[in-house]
Amino acid sequence: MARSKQYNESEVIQKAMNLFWKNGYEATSIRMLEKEMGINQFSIYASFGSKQGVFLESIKAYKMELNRIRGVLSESNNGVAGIKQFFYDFLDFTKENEFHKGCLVCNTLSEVGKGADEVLTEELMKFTSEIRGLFVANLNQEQAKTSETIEREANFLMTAILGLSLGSRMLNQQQLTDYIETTFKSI
Amino acid sequence: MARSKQYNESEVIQKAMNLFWKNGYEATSIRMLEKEMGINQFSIYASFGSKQGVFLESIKAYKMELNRIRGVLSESNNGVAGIKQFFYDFLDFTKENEFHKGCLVCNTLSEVGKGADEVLTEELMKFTSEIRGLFVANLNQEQAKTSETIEREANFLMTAILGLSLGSRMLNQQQLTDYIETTFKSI
DNA sequence: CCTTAAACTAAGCATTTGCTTAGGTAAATT
DNA sequence: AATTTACCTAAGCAAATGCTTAGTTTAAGG
Repeated sequence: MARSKQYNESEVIQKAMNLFWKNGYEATSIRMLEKEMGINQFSIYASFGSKQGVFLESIKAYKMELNRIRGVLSESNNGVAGIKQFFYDFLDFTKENEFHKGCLVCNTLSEVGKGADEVLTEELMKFTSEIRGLFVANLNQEQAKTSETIEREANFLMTAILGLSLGSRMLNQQQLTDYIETTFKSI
Repeated sequence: MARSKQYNESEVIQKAMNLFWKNGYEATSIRMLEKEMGINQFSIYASFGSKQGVFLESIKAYKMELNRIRGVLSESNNGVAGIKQFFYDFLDFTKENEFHKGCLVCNTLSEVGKGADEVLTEELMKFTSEIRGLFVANLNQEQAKTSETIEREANFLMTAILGLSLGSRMLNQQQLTDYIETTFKSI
């Protein structure tokens, strides 16, 4: 009986996500989102409630995007080699014309730290443990490894991905390659 | 011929540094600095020129603080073992009553990213290459390593410290220990 | 003790922040 | 085509940001 939305919510979230990814949460203002998403503030608030609402949806969109490389890992059955491939895929995933912008989730975890909203932190931590789960699955494909070794190495790999995300934003390709190669010498 | 300062500049910078360390650069406002440093905005601007001026001095103070554990590394002559000890010292260094606040330099590198002021980025990057230099020195104490290996492992360790800093802010003690232990299995 | 110059206080500046609201507009049903 | 109901525009809100400036206080040197 009334007018319908002139925009597609998942399309505008895609654009919001890219802006958050490039600039970080705090540094991305509603005015910037307005321009990038191509819709008015009123529409943003009508659809997503708040800036944080836009961000939470952006995180969901980010996960979907990441499924591209997450899927490759979860369908692989070559143990550690599959994880190593994921590291390279991840590095490629964070690249945008020659520069890296890191992982949106890692960047946000670093930015908001401890003092963050609980809902947001929950969402971000869930993400990291999902990744950890994939590592465990692949480590289990290696016959020689005990369950203690697998737990330890999963903790190692999870932290290593954080380092790769942060490092990708400031180091050169050689340094990043050295990092991945040496990382996989140890497990 | 005139009044002298009622405050000690290095004392107030110490307090500013702690505030930046806990909250990050952007999230620390001049009003917060006023309270923590115990002096008026006027005095802050008279002494340090700008918020960034306060921050640059805070970074210098941070380096001095870090010299405590940096000195231990640079005076060690036990190669990789000394670097591993530095990782544990570093972890302890970032701890504040049970919680970790990461490395001020790593946190800032993550926060400001590419779009940062050139002077600031310069200062931060100088810091990371100094640390890398210490790693190279200790790696050179290991007879068996070629210079190519040393370069590669230095790149690895520098990125690993970034991961440790970020990880320290969100992971538990077991996870962090697993990370350090596995890191040093590979070199 | 008096002068002087710098340190200090506090009010205020323009700009930006996240968010709201009044009023005009347009699409879907009747 | 008329009506209705939600959408969209744009102006505006209070609060917070980094920084400045007029006006007062105070300690050092003559």
